[in-house]
Amino acid sequence: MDAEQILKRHNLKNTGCRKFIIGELLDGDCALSESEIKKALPDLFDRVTFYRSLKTLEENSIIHRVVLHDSTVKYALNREVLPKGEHAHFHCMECDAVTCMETGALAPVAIPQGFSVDSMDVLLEGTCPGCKRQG
Amino acid sequence: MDAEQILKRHNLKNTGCRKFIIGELLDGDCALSESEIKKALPDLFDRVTFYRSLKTLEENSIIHRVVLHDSTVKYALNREVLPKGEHAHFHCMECDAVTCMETGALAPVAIPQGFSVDSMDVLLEGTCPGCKRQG
DNA sequence: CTGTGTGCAAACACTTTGCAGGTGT
DNA sequence: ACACCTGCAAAGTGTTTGCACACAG
Repeated sequence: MDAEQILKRHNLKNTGCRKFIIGELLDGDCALSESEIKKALPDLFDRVTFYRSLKTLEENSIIHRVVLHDSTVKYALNREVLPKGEHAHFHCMECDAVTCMETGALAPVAIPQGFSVDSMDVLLEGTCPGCKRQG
Repeated sequence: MDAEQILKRHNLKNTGCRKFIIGELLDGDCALSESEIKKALPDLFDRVTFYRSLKTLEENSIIHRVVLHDSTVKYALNREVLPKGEHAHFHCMECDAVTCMETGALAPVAIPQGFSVDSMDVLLEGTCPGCKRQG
């Protein structure tokens, strides 16, 4: 599945900026920030276009936002449709990479009575395998 | 335990802005944003002083940041010292209130091999008891 | 008295909005 | 051809920095 196919499947126009964003996310196979996505081609598209494209892709459930503890935002492809609350993010504090984890085994939190929970997000922080090996 | 005692215990000067922030958080018993804290007395302290005070309180582990999905930041008192990863936040989508939950029963996520996890944050979204009652 | 907290001005980063012109279908 | 995407300019919001003065200890 490449960028053009993904866009076509969602009835979105196949424009340069969108293709580029999806392409970078497909390559990187982890969540990237706006500046990380642009790193490859810093001046190809302006920031405004980027933001609007990211918004469109998010609204069409092609990507999703990941907000880290320092408030920075990264974007990741929705590889497949996951049920709500079955999705965790791992943030490596060494290399800053963010990876999506399918956590089917994620046990439910003990919710105090009276609260009804619609979604649950889990953010893990630590060291990823690559960084552990190096040091 | 009131604001002055808390500050004294951390060897911090007992200044107006700090006392005010801690006081509001003690009253509110849930996480508040900078603007929510200031709501009571909008013009008493300027924003810069607020940010610096919040930073100081955070550095001294008197409060902690909660980052929501829309990237807004709220602050909550550290009621007691909790072990890492045993702390969840509940964000009510009706009234926007954020409450801290002690979740001793929080089961560990199934972590893929090779990742070492230092901390785990859980953000729940849904409806709080108060809003559920109102319909 | 001394160090640090405060207020103001200004800078900075991130994101959104409006509009004119260009592009995909 | 038409809708919609893009680029630019500008504004809005949240946060940080520098500096002079005020205040807590």
